[in-house]
Amino acid sequence: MKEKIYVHVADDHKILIEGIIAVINTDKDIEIKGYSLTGKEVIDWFSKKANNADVLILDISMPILDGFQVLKYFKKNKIDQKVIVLSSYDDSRIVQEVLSLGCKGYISKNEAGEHILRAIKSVSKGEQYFSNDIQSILLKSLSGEIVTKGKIPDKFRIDSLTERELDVLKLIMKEYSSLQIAERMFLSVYTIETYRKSLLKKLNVKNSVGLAMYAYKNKIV
Amino acid sequence: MKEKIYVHVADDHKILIEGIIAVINTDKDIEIKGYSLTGKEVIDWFSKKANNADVLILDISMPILDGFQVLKYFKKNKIDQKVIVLSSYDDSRIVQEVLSLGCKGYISKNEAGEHILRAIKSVSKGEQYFSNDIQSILLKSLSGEIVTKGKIPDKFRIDSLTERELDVLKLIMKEYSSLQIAERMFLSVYTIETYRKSLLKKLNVKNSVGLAMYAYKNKIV
DNA sequence: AGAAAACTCACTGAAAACAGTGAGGTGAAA
DNA sequence: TTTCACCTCACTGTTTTCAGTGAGTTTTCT
Repeated sequence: MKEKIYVHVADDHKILIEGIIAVINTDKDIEIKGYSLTGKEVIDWFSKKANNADVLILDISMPILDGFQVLKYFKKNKIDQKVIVLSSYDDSRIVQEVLSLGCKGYISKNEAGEHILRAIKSVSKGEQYFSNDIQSILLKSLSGEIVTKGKIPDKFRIDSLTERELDVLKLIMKEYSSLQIAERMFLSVYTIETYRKSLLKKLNVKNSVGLAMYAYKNKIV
Repeated sequence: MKEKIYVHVADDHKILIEGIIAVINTDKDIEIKGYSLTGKEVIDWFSKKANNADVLILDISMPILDGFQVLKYFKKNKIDQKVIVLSSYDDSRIVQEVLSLGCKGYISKNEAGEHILRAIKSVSKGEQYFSNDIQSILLKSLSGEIVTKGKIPDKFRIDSLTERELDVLKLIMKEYSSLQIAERMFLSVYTIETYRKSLLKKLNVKNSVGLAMYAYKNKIV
């Protein structure tokens, strides 16, 4: 027989917490162990080794200590906590950031509550879970990296952009200027400008707004 | 015997909507009539005179049209709709703004769900309702300066984009230069540049790539 | 009627983007 | 081994964007 899965919820909006609790209560296998309104509370809660939850549902934007800092704390103190991040930001940069910090699932607040249940069950079994929106964002950006490594590219290959062009495009999306990109990539500004021109040409757009639209549509970001 | 109170909920986070529905379902006197994910949907919904809700629960920050604009629409078109604003920002300026736009209740998302039930009942009877936090903020602000509880994120714009700014933004998205936009709108290039600057400032982005990202995320395109 | 917000235009100067051209070096594939 | 795509850098010149400041007009709200 299955054991119950115990969950802790952290979000600065009580109403949202109540909503999640309501959703979770519809499932007999999952039970709420507690909740926190700030990142600090979360850390306090998980520092006491006693009766911790299996899964932590964590909002990114919280007062006092935000979700990032909570994850960093876990990592630093080698606390192996299964975490599902709940965020209103469907930004692949954020997804990748929390992933690198050891988070095992990511759900957008825009999605329905049932995703939470599925996510909790997957993550508690040691699997990962990402809602559909997030998955497609991740896949596309991953395929970019596969291309980067020179493996099995063709069908995943985004048009005919080269590795370096993609690198530059990603930094352009971060609102960096050519100079800033050059510094970051340890290249000459001339080189960056060359890539810019080549991007404009290959993607057949007029300016960086066009680049941004393309990148966004193709979830390169 | 009491009649049922019908409620419409508008928020861009589905999970939060589900939470509110769950809370409301615990009360036999109140019933959900529908929900919206953007301000535009709200206006569409309330423009059809058929079966409207008694009370609208309205989130301030929504894509496409935010809560302010919805309230302005009601005011302009003399739609006498009872509205409870649901906001994460406990800023007296915002409270006063929505009050002046005819909103009858204000609840912070930081507060528990029971406040919603009380608010709905009060407002449906024609009374006003403000949660404790908000009341104290209002009182203090009457006796002095601006009160901000917690951080007021600069990402949140009291000054939503004006019509002209939106027009310009849309043309920027078509990869037009300022000169081309000026010709198209029969305005001076200087004017367009002014709007560009104001867009950058209001949206807190560095360059037109940032504008493009914003426009795309908010489906302005 | 008066205040506030929105709309419009102007000028300057600096920074950045865009356009065109050329060219040396590398590594992989034909 | 030669070709070819990719990566890198350079220079010139033009166009566009961004930043700061100011100011007149119209519309809207109080």
